[in-house]
Amino acid sequence: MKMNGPIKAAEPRRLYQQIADQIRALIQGGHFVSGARLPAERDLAQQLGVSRPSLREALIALEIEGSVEIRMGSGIYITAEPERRTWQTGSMGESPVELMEARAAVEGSVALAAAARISAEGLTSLREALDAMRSEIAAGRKPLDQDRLFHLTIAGQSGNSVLAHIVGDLFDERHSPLSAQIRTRFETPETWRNALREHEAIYDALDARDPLLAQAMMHAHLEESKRRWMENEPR
Amino acid sequence: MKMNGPIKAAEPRRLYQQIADQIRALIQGGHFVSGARLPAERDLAQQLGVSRPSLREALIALEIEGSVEIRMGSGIYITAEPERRTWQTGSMGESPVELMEARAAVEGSVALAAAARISAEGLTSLREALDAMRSEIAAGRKPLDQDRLFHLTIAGQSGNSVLAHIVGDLFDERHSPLSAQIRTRFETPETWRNALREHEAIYDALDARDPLLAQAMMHAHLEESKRRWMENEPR
DNA sequence: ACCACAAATGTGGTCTTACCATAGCCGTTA
DNA sequence: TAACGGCTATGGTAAGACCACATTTGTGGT
Repeated sequence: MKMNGPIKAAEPRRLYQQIADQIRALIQGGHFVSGARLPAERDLAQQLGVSRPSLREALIALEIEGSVEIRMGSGIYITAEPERRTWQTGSMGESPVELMEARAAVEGSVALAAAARISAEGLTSLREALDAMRSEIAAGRKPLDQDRLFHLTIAGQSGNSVLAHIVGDLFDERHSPLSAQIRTRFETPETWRNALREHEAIYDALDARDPLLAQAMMHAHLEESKRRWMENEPR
Repeated sequence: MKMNGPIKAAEPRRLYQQIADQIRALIQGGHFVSGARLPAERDLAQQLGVSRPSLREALIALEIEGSVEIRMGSGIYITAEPERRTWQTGSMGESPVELMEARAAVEGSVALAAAARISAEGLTSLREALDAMRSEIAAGRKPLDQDRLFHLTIAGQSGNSVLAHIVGDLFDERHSPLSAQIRTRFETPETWRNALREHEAIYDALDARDPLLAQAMMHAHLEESKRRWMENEPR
């Protein structure tokens, strides 16, 4: 295995950072697969043309970020798989059906948690979102923002910001190609009126602070959304 | 300025981690105020009773987490915002407790779905992950990859790739500072053995194709993980 | 007295060398 | 075949040296 030459000392970056960058590039370039063992420190330092303490400093950084695991007496092992960002690329290749089923699962849990702890302000905000949604429908417009606000408000009331972020991610522009398709399917005033009714049912369950009912209503709403989408899906 | 005595070498943690912990404690204890300059490396190493290279490794860690800024020829300075280093995770800068509660909610749903449709190959893969995890524990190693494989295999069996991606994201390196901290807490063989037992219970429920039991077991596992983490959290 | 420049000193950065602790491999023996 | 022990390889830590950069101090000129 032939390594690149010595690291240039003329660059302003700390040497350990440069070494870590180089090792990262080797990992991501497929030079080491997950679970593989790197050469011994002495060998790797020589191959990279640096001293062993400098290499060790770089390995500290890589260990902290989780790319490698260092085992005394054994060696340095690659722990990370490079590609975990497919989530963001919209290249999930999944169908809207899967997205909506995922939303049903996640937002069901969110509604359950929210019903147990929703504040008066939360209920007020939901009420307002519902009223605004009704106005938009009556005016012949698509209440996209109000729909979003309704769902994200519930997520915000779950008491778990990780879940709230997930709901937001599932809903928002990051999945634009997919969510755009979904939104296109809700073109008729009737489907929007149905969705509004389902929102009302969710609101009532939250108002009643009934977690299981809220979960069921949210789940039903998203399952209905899925069904509406499938009925409108072209062949 | 009188420092504590030498770092005990008998503890299993890496020396750099111990030194970093000690310096962190000094910072958090108000020994150094924001913007203050630490003693020179040579002096600080002597005061802490360690070698300078070991101290430098610790300073790398502290620099990466943002606690200190190292200026060549000048010194090491406490950064202006001490509380940046707590649980900064970028888009999900929430506490580990929230992350684990979110995982309980999501992975509970995932286990429920997986139990209804898991294939023979899926069960075989889970069996293998469990066996590999047991081997790692018996060998005194941290079965990080096997733990991950177990969870992601279940997610893959849910029949919903959106959910699978969510689980992967919640687990993986994108949340590296957070998940690295969480992983650090699972250092003892006993906690790993407990986790393995909980995995077995999940596997049994999946094998029995009992969705509600699988959900409950997964939920319990992640709640236990949370509890273990909270018990290990430093004060 | 003030300013500019040079020298001295202090600091972190990197390297070399040495020794210690742990892990793994291989050969031998029961 | 399995267990044990010895040897080798590996990472962990330390000491010392030298280099590059930054800061402080001293000196000379105006």
